[in-house]
Amino acid sequence: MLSLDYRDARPIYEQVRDGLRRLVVTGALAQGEKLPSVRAMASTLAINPNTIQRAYEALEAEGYLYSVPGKGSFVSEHTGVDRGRQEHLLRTFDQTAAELLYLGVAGDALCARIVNLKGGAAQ
Amino acid sequence: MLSLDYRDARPIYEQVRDGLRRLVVTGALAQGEKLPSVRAMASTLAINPNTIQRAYEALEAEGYLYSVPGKGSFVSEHTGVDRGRQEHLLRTFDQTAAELLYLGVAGDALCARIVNLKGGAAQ
DNA sequence: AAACTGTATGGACTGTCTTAGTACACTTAG
DNA sequence: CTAAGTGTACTAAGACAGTCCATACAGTTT
Repeated sequence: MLSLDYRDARPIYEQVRDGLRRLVVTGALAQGEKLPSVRAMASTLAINPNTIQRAYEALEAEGYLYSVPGKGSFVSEHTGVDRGRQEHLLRTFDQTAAELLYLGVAGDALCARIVNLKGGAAQ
Repeated sequence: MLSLDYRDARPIYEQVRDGLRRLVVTGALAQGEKLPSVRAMASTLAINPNTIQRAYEALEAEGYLYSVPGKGSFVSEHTGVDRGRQEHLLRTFDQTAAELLYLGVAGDALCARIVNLKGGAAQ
């Protein structure tokens, strides 16, 4: 489900967090789907449950999942994602696009990329 | 020219690096223009010259400026920027756009943002 | 020679990451 | 009801990386 890279500069909990978020965004994890328990995923990845919980905690703060004590953790609906997350994404989008334009990448080429993403991620 | 925020989680040298890069990308710093010396900028911001040099060093690795011992640091031409930087930007662009699409932002709206950036940054 | 420039090195300090252990409250399965 | 599984909270500890500063070195300009 996920793979860790200990040579990566990013801490483990960030790799788990970003990896799970990616699975949600790409549709690999459906809305409402149950995630592995913190202990199960920790056992699979051979790390401490606290590290997994930290990743879940961060994703819950972003609104990508919700946890119910005693039941488990589940993927939220995309309407429940925190608005601050979207604003943050828009800022990085603008900055990234501005720099790419400065480097000579055509705006049309960037728009074409977005169209490709729509086609590829939609499932 | 730049302002630091000590409450920001980002380290100082990153704030300087990103701030200068932004000045270059927006055209506030013209190509070939001479930057303040590491000591001058350190004195202005009331920090250690090494911290400034670290920011300059990073920007030089990206290709946004070049330094000549004894003379100073200057803004490179945008053609000299490292290709790895552009590839990195494209990756973050795709990931950011994909997540925004998942959150319900229309692709047309993102393209419109790019057009606005082209008009605003060009000077 | 003096004053400027970028550069290199070493070290103190701080914070972060991760693990480990323990404990609690809740839900489900038997 | 009991037991197992779930999320959650807290502390302690160590290891590690990062950040920043002080200092010294090397080059260029005046």
